[in-house]
Amino acid sequence: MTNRNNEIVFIIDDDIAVRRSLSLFLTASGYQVVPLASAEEYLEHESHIGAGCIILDVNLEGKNGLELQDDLIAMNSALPIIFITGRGDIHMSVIALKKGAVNFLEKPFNDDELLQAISEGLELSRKLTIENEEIRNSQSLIKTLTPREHEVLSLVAIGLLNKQIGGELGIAEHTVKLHRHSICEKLGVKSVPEIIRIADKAGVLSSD
Amino acid sequence: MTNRNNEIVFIIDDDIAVRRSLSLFLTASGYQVVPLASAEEYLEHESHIGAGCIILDVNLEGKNGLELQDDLIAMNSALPIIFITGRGDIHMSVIALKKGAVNFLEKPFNDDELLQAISEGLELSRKLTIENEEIRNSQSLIKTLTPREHEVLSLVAIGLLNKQIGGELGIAEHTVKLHRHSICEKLGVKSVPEIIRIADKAGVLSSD
DNA sequence: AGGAGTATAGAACTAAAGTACTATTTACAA
DNA sequence: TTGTAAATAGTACTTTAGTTCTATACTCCT
Repeated sequence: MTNRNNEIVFIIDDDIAVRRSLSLFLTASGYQVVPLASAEEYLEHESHIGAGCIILDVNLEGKNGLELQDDLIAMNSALPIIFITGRGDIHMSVIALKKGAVNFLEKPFNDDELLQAISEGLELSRKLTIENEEIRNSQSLIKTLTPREHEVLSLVAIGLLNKQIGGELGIAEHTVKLHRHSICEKLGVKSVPEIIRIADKAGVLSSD
Repeated sequence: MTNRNNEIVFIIDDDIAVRRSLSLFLTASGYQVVPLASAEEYLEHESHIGAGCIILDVNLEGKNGLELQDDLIAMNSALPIIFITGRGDIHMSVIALKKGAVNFLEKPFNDDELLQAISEGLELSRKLTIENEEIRNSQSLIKTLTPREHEVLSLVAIGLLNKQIGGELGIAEHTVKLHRHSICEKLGVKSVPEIIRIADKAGVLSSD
C-alpha cells in the first residue's frame, strides 16, 4: 500500500473471458489494470515507467508467455511476471520460476492466491525500481567524469593515497588532488565514503 | 571444474534402488557422493563444510523433502537443492523453486538434465560459500570492536569528519582518532575505503 | 589488591588531503 | 583563429588525519 499510484497490473491473456473477469476482480480490489490480448500487444504498449507486474498466460497465440518473458529479461524489464495457465507442466513452471517469475498458477486458481502473488510481484517491482534508479543515477554521475578522473576514482576507491595514485598514473600528487576535487564536485559529495558508495553502486571497480 | 575437492553431492532418497543407481552414475561422472535414506539421516550427518549440493526426493518417509528444505533454510545452509520426485505437481515445484531450489525434476529424468542441474548447483554453492565466508569474516572482525569503536565506525562509514563524530558522541576529536586507530588495527586495514567495504559487507549501517 | 581492557583527553608532532592562485600544453569545435 | 575543455604542474596555505607520549577514571576478573 506504499505507493499504489502509477502501479499497473497488466493482464495478458488471449481469452477475453479471462481478461474480463480478472480485470473486474482486480479493479474491484483496487488495482489499476491494463488488459491485453497478446504478447505483441504488450510490446507495442510498452512504455510503462514505474512499478507494476504482469499476469501472463503461458499459452498465447503468436509469441507465447515464456517467449515474452525472455524478451522482457533481455530488455531488462523491472516488471515481475505471474504466470497463469490451463495446460502447464512442472518443467514449464521450473523454467519460468528459474527465470524470475513470481508465481506459476494453474487455472482455476483462487482469488487469494492471485492477490498474494500480485502483492508479492508489486513489492518486488518496487524494490527493483528503486534499486535500478539508484544504479542508473550513480552511473550517470560517473559518466560525467573525464577518462582521467575515472582512472583516479578507481584508484581512490581501492584506498590508495594521492601520492601513490600519482605514482601509478605518472603524474604529480598535486594533479591528483585537482582530479579528486573535480570528482567530488561532479558527484556532488564531500567525503570518501560517499565516493565509494557511488562508485560501487555504479560498478566502477567490477566493470574495469 | 574449478575446485572439486571437498565438494559433495548428497543423495537423499528412501528408495535404495534410486540411491544406488544415482550413486553409481554420479561417482562415474566424477562426483564425490554421499547417499542417505532420509532427511533425519542428513541432519545427523550434517557437518559438511564447503561447497556441494543435495539431490533430494520430495516424498520421503518421516520428514519430507520440502520440510528438510525449510530446515536447511532456517540453518542458513549453503547447499543448493535439486528436487527429484515421482509424484509432484506444479504447486509443489513453485514452492520449492521460490525457496531457492535449483531444479525440480520428475522421475524419470534423463542423465543430462541431472548433470546440468548438479553443475548449476555446485556453481551456485561455490558462489554462496565464498560470499558467506567473506561476510562471516567481516562480521567477526567487526565483533572484535568495542561498543564505542562500533559507534565511531558507523559515523566514519557515513563520511563524517573526526570533529563531527566527536560532536555527535560528545567526546574530543582526539579521542575519536584513538578509536579510529584501534578500528584500523583490529580490522587490519589502513584506508577508509577498506573500512567502508568491511563495514558494508558486515551490514554495520543496515543492522543499526 | 592488582591487572587487563575500555574510554577518556591534552600536548606536540608528522603526514595527508584539500584549497587557492597562477600557468602551460594539447585537442577539438565554433 | 579563437575559445573551451582536459590534463598537467608549481607554490603556498589551511584543514584533517594519524602518531606518540603521558595520564586519569572506570569496570571486570583473578
